[in-house]
Amino acid sequence: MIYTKTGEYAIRAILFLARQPKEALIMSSEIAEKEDIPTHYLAKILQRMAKYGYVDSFKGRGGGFKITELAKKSSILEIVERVEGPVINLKCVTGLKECDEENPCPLHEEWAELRNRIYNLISSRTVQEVAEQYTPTLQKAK
Amino acid sequence: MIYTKTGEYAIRAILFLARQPKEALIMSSEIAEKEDIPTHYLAKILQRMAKYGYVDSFKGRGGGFKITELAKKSSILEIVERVEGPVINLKCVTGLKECDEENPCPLHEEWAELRNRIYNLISSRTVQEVAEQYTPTLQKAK
DNA sequence: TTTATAAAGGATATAAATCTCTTTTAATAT
DNA sequence: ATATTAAAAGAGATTTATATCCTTTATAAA
Repeated sequence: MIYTKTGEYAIRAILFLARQPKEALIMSSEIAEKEDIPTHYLAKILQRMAKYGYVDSFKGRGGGFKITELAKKSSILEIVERVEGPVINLKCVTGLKECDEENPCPLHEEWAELRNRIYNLISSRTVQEVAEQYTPTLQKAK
Repeated sequence: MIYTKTGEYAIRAILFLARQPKEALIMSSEIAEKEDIPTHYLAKILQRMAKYGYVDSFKGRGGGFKITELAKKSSILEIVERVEGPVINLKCVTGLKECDEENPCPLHEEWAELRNRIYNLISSRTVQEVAEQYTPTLQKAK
């Protein structure tokens, strides 16, 4: 995985919520169980995502979380970066500090291309698109 | 960067040593200074790399480190994995636990391809090859 | 007014990164 | 020979960040 567990959990949770029926409220404990994420840690992540406007939270009996329109039209990259900070920095795979566009190390060009493709992969589709494309696959699985 | 600082420092140090004149002994403090790595931390990493046979160490006055033949013909990936454990795990960018070859998530195929290319990039060339190709670039820079 | 839920804030655990101090070793100067 | 010096080796203390857990409070519904 290219991001930390925090980012991974955030994405798992948001994609889970994106697959639920519209307007349904889901308890954090349910997400934790179904997606196999530590309960209390997930609660914190959801709390933060609520602040960022990616989920709406409802307290009290019958409460829970649902995904917002903002999150649906955000990319995976956007959400992960919001939750955990920059994903993959710009440094080259050799890590050489002298290495840049001016004085590229032997791996620089190809790495730059791959990095761009990774960025593109996780930023060119919305959460909703990913969730919608994935749902049929999951249904076949059962 | 796709690995931790430990792995990055290890590669920077080994590539630095690979660019030195044959048989020259370099002090860890010199590597630390030139490559901008915390002195004592680097010392530890070099210590471990000596155990793995990637560098030869010489104690006492006039001592220092030099790269071994083993390291010269190893890939960046091999050295990093030895020093810090597996690089990039197999999990998909969505992190979904249901996602696999059987039930690929929408990003699965492309991610698998990119992951393979990254592996290839850092495993198909030896440290010596990388160092040799880079030396002329660095000389032009001065 | 009881109960189920999220919010909030800490407390603890774990791991990575960094620094400190002592010991061992080898070369050099006396 | 012996003392001094310069280096790595090794043990471990500290710091920082991440991950995890726990306890209390606020809120809404029954």
